[in-house]
Amino acid sequence: MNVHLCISLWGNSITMAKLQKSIDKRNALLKATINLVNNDGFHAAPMSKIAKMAGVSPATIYLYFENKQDLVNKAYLEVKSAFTDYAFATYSDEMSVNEGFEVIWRRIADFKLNQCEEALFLAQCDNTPMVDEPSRKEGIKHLQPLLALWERGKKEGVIKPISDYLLYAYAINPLSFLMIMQQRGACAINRSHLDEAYKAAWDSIKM
Amino acid sequence: MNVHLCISLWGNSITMAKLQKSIDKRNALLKATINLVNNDGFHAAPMSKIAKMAGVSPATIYLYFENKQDLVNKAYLEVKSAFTDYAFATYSDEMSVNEGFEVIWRRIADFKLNQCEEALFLAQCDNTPMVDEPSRKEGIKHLQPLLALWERGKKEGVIKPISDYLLYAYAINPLSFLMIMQQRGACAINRSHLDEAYKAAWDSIKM
DNA sequence: TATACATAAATGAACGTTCATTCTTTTTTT
DNA sequence: AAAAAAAGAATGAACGTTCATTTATGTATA
Repeated sequence: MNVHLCISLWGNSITMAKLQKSIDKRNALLKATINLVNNDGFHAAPMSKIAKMAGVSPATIYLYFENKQDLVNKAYLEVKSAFTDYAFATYSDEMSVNEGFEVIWRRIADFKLNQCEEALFLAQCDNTPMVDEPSRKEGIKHLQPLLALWERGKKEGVIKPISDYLLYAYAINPLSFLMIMQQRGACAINRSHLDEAYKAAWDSIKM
Repeated sequence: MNVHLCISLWGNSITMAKLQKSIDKRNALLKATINLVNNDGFHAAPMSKIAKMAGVSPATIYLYFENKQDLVNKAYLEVKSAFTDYAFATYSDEMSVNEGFEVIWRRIADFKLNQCEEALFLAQCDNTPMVDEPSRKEGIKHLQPLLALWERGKKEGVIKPISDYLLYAYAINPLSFLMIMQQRGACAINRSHLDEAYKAAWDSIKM
């Protein structure tokens, strides 16, 4: 339970510095979790190690999170949210479907290939029972703008009338695979690769 | 160390039944590992639970595998091998690139969508630090026939001259995503979906 | 302003539990 | 009877979590 934090801090008039310190600590914990889970896996990322990496005592974690599962769930949701915020930042409803898709696709590629840590963590969460089902469902909601764009595309006859899962599998998800390969040093994605990849993505979903 | 098993069993002339029993036990352990890791994740799949599910004592695991890491590595390699054996079973070098790709693709789809347990386990292994790097590298080798087919396709000008990673990302890997979604009950892949998916796969790699 | 009081944040040590692994004994096989 | 395989109980280490205490911060009183 860390509700008391917010309430008391805002209820009374308190210095900004103090609030910042709490946020910093919370962020340090989330960052450490992501880092350790990425390198060692959930099973080899003990609370003691997370605490040490974040520069706090193990006990302090429980001031910010209920337990380890909650810590991982929250890390997942925050990163997922940051990811989609980034993905849709330059998109607007008024764009054509074609243009909108390219804008979103390139932002996603940008995120996956540059913010490796966060993207890798998401890939792990999406492919294992690491985060619980409610959190996973919550995370999916953030993709709404993309689904809406596809809906529009289908109505306009620009995008194949196939299931959203197929569209995602062929147009977006491949980026996850490329990111993982790049992260492992198996391949390096450059500008022209990306253009090829975008063409393949669009080819596979356009009418 | 489980070398003694093989040596003594073949050195002396021993009943087939006995050998079979050992193999059965080993397989039961691998199966249990896959099942538990799929449902609970590596971190919640203790040796005691694996032993119980396989119907043996915890100590017996160590007659067949060095330790937990070895058990998981071996499970990964056996499943990966079964997967690729299945994938390439009906393929022959004499087929055209076009035909060969469809044959392989459909076998992979078949495996991923029907042998869910095994496929899901592979997806977890491929996306987490669950198996060690040597085993992962070993596992990749099994994909050789597919890479050779692509090489041929590029030479003949039938397949886009882009990196193998891009080809895999767009033509094969999407099936993993669909499998996971189907497994989670998010969507059901039917025959016509599959045909769409194949078309998208081929569209994205063909010249 | 100085002092005492109150509250919240943070800690290191300790808890009970569970884990992977080993040891000793029993069972099975030859 | 000897040897191998399997079992169950035991073990130390490591885990997530909690506890008792200290430190830092804010408030009220004089």
